[in-house]
Formats: sequence, structure tokens, C-alpha cells
Amino acid sequence: MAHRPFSDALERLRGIGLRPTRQRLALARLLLEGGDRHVTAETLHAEAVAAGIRVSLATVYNNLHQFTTADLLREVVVAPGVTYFDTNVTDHHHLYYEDEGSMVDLEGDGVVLNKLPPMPAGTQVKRVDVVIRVKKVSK
Amino acid sequence: MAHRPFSDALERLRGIGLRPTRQRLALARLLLEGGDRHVTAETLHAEAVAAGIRVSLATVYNNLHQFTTADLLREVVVAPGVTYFDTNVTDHHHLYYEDEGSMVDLEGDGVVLNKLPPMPAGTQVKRVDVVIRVKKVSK
DNA sequence: AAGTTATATTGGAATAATTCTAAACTATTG
DNA sequence: CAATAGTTTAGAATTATTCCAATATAACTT
Repeated sequence: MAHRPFSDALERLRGIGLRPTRQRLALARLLLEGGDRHVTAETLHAEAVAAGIRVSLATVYNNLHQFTTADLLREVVVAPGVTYFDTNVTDHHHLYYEDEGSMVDLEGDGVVLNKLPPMPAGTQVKRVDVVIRVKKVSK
Repeated sequence: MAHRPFSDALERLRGIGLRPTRQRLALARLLLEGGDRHVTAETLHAEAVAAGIRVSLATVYNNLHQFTTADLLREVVVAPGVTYFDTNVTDHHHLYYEDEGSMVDLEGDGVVLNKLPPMPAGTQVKRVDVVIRVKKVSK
């Protein structure tokens, strides 16, 4: 059977206990349909507005955070004042072009962290973020 | 011969072509003397003021950035609105306690990145940042 | 289906971190 | 010591984000 994106988003919202309101559902669809993406609150808001969805920026922030908490998104802070939300929540890392502010995913198996020091007692690892900062050079 | 911290800071500023003004030299001494530290613009400013150094927050920002450019410091962005400047510029990574906002250095040899994917042509790696996000758990 | 309740959305104000600006100041050079 | 180039400053401006209290809406109960 073909993919039913509308139902998918709806069911995923239900699954995480968030009411599928008009705005939230629309945002979820923008984020979850289509491939892996990196959005900021501003870009997602602009995109929603452009698509005719009436939603406030505050709501976009609210939902991005709720989605992140529910592991539908992953938050990546790359620079002061630059926070991306990544729709790819598999294990992976990032290539960040500082000059342009753009980001590219690096699959987890392309970067291997093969050794971690013992963590202090009572310390639990939540996540390991690897950001490879690169610049374009005139070769 | 013993360590002469005053001259050290002064010479390092000269070495990187920055005038050793009263404020800059005082900030450099706060940062370079004493061991490895993680400061924010606010904490360094507060510390300077507490030490009787009359300096504005704007100057602290200016100098932190200049020192970073000159590789006297390393900038680490760990959360939206949370940027640390690390006086340890050797190769190393970070353990970040999100709950408390505190950070601990992990020496480079405790974390091994043993594989990096080929970079796109014309792409030069500037730095690889590894932040291990942890939380305290009631064991 | 109407009423109730908990959850969401909203615009706008508020906050926080950082940068900018243009004037005043100071270290260095000649 | 004068000229100049770099530095500092207060305060305004900017940017990203959060907060707020009022309104709206989805879900639940009957």
C-alpha cells in the first residue's frame, strides 16, 4: 500500500500525545513529508506562511520543541544564534559550512567514535554531537 | 626561570599584533593565567569588574573574538544562547551537563574519531567539535 | 450534540545574547 | 610631541527566543 503522509503525521502526533491541531498537523506534515531537512524556526514559519498555513512564530517554536522532546526532530546548535532542527533523527553527524550557514548530514557510519572515556559516576550520556566545521576553499 | 605571567600575556598579545591596552592585557591575564577555564562574555566581564578592572561588556566581546581568531581561545557553542570560550586550545572535546550548564574537557585521546568521510571537493575542515551531552542521574 | 475541561494558539511584550555606532581615548610611530 | 591607527565605551539596535494572558479549539463527558 502506498504511503499516506496525512495519516502518518496524524498518527505520529497521536502516538506522542499531542493534539493534532490544524497548525501542528500542518507543521508536522511539512517536516515529516519530504526527505531529510534542516529548518530553523524562522524558515519553517516562512514556509508555512507561504503555503497558506496561518500560524504564529510562537507556535512554530512551541511545536519544534515539542517535536524535539518527542524525538521527531533533533536540535543542532551550530553557532551563537543559529539553531537548526533536523528531521533526520537517525544516528548521524553534521558538516557545517560556516560561511554560508548551511548544513549537511553525515551518516553515522561515516564518522566513528571508537572510544569514549569512562563517564563520572551518576552521569548518563544523552547524545554525542559531532559537528565538522568546514569552509569552501578556492582549490 | 620561573613563569612570568604578566610578560607572557603581554608577549602573546604582541605576538598576535594586538595592542596590549589596559583592558585587553587584564583580560588576557585573567584568561591565560590559572588553568583551563570555560568562560562566557558575561562571566568574564563580571570577574573583571570584581577584580577592579574597569572594562565594558562590549570590549569583553571584542577581545574574546579577537583572542579566538588568534587561537588563544576556542569558542564552543553548546546550547541556544550558551557560548563558552575555552582557554584550552589543545585538541580535545567536551562533556556538557545540560542541567547545570557546566562543561568539562575531555582530552583528545579519550575520544577517537577514527574515520571521516571524504569531504566534497573544495571543502576544507577547520575544526571538528565533539560535544557529549550528559545528565546527572540518581544512581 | 451541548457542556466541560484541558490543551493550543496568538499577538505582542519581554528577555537575553550579541553586535553596531560614532565619539572619545590611548598606544605606537615618526 | 604630534600624527595616526587601533581601542574602548555607552547606549542603541538587532536577533533569537520566551513569556504572557486572552482567546480558541480538541477531546471527553454526559
